[in-house]
Amino acid sequence: MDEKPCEATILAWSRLVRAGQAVFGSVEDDLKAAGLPPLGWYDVLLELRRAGGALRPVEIEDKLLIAQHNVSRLIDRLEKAGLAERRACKNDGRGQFVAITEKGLALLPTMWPVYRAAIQKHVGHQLEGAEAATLASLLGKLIAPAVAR
Amino acid sequence: MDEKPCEATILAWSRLVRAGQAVFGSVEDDLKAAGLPPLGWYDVLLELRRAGGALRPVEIEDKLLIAQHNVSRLIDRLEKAGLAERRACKNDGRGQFVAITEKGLALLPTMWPVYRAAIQKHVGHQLEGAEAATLASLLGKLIAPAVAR
DNA sequence: TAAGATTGAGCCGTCAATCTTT
DNA sequence: AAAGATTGACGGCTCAATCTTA
Repeated sequence: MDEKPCEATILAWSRLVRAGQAVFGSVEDDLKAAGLPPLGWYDVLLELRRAGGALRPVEIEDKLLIAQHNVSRLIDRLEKAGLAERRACKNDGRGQFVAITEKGLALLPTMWPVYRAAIQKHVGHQLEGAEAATLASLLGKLIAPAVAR
Repeated sequence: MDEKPCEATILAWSRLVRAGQAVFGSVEDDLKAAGLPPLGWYDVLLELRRAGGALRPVEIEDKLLIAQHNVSRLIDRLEKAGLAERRACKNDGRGQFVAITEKGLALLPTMWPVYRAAIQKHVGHQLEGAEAATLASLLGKLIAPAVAR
């Protein structure tokens, strides 16, 4: 097991960080230009809708791999924007439920076309044929260890 | 030219963001665990050394694609840590020079072994054979448009 | 004691405004 | 007016501490 990375590994590292930040930033820019909230909001609202409308903060934490205190503040912002709201948890007095509001449900189909077009513009259009699938497969190998750990 | 991304593109997008953040975070964690400064500091100090010891802030901006005001604050931190220092620019009264200090020069060889091992651990070890080169090549296609724009 | 969640302090990046020099 | 650079205000993340309930 080598301790030192080869040239190709260093190049892959460098481009991974650069491409990740560049593409993410470009997609967020497109959302912002359309007057829409950032990706983090979309992710949470989507999980809430998928779950039937509500989740415990700790479940959001697990699904999206966000730290507890960051989930807490993200919910603050969603609540302030009227997109979600906190409700007491009957089973567990310590916990809460976060529920998506009508306004939050209405936001998702507004964001998706812009989000989708941005992904196609900044990722899809740059790759040909099976390249996207190959890229996804290789990136999957880099994500797995973090999950398994 | 499709407006909608295919499934493989969406998966590539999702994993690109996740892998980029996960790998970057893991490498930064390893540096922090060794009591070393973040990657951004290394990048600037390395460019300064490569340039023979000093650069204009605007050159750092161009080489590392960092916004002007962020370069300004990054230099503040490096200066406060005694790793770099500001000097007046003789040719252009508006500008300045940022010079790496002895302490800054000494830091680079301290960081590299840890940085290098982290890259190998979080990228190199997860890929086999020519996979790193393939990944680097595909990621290069995603970076190019941002540069060309 | 541990789990769920929040809060205050501090760091870093972004936006807009500002200052100096060209 | 434009370029190089800085600054103040603010948003979001991280650390450590805190609070409540299990």
